[in-house]
Amino acid sequence: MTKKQEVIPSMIKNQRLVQERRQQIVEGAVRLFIEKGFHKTTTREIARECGLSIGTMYEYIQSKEDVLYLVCHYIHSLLLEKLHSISSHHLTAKEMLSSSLAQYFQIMDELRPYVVLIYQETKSLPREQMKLVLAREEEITLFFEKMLVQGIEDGSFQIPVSSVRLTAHNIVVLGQMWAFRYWALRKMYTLEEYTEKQVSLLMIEILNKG
Amino acid sequence: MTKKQEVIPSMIKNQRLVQERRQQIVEGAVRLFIEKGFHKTTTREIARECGLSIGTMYEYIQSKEDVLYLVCHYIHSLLLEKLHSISSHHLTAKEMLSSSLAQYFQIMDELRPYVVLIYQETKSLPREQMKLVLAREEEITLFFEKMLVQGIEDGSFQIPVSSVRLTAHNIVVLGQMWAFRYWALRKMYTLEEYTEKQVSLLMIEILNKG
DNA sequence: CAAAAATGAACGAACGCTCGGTCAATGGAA
DNA sequence: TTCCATTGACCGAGCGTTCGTTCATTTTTG
Repeated sequence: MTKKQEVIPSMIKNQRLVQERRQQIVEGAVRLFIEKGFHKTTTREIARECGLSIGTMYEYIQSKEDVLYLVCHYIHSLLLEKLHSISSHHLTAKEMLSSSLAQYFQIMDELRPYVVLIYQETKSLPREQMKLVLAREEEITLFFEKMLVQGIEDGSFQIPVSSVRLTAHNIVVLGQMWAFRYWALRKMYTLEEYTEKQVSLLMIEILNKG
Repeated sequence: MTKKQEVIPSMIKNQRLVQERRQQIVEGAVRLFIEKGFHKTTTREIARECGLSIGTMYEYIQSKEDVLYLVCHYIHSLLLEKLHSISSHHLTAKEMLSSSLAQYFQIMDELRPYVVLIYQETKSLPREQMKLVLAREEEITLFFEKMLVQGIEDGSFQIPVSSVRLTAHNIVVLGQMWAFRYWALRKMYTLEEYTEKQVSLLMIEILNKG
């Protein structure tokens, strides 16, 4: 698993403490960012929320944007962790995929505010940190890509290889869509209805040639 | 067409002037917002960019957020205008739909930075103005919904009525995806390749039952 | 000239970040 | 054991700056 948060230097020597306090900072910050967005949250508020003084907080980061990076990293960790713990000891590749999709949609529902946050605030990161975050976003696509390739290799799926990556992107986006278009979709479907319809559409896409 | 921008009061009496100057403001602001985002753009920069003094600009708006609302409104106008001018004097409903989809994807490509801007900054609007913007976003979905319903009524499409709205959302999102995941998709496909693949997938979704 | 529009200096609040300093814990010398 | 020098985490008042916004004044218009 990726662990690039050491990119950010700290004034504090004790590494265990750095880990601990940064966790505090992230957990406080993520609440505030979800509630009022990155730019409308002040450093003082973050410090208060995570129980540190403003001075202490700055011993563990270099800038406010570092906090945003830590938050994005944290969200992707949550997401990738949940994704990789998707249970997949089913029989057929087809069953495995459709079950994975349903579980993925469930995760998107649980992490709805986090997904929206990533979508809206990644662009506020400095170039270099933004690249790191987008790279982790690609890991999600890769997860489904691998699953599709496996199904193609054992003959279960019929998608042409040239469409695998796009199909993976489609899966990822249709899941995230439940988060970032929730304001409209909630009026029409429950998560279960949404999942059922989208999964069956995706299965057609995957089984019916591409 | 919707024309709710009169929601924002102005100090200036001459309505023609209000229209004109607000157009100036929007065109300057949209450039800056795309380049550096709403929060990192200052009111002074907007005023300079659109050729007004800061004082004059404030005669035509009440707050910086008003500018964001005007910008969102402007982008949706552009978008809806282009959408409704999609040529549709084809023969079959099927041909009409696939051609419309291709033209829609083309529009998403042209307006790529605008689409991303709307996605990322709508949340910075005050509640009331946000609702107005989201309502206009739904108009886009409605456009495709109507087209689908028409195809169902004349027997060309087989989607169940309960899936029409979702399919419309899927169309809209797969188009917007070309904008907000361009950083990844550009590495794999040209617009033409992307269009061809997504349109054929959507046509399967629409013709093959749902 | 009266009314409307344009101006930009000025304002006060709030921002991100710093830095001189406190203090409990540690450990070597006496 | 006592003493004191050293360390490193913690603190928050305050710095310099910048922000969105206002309004007394000037300029333009009809």
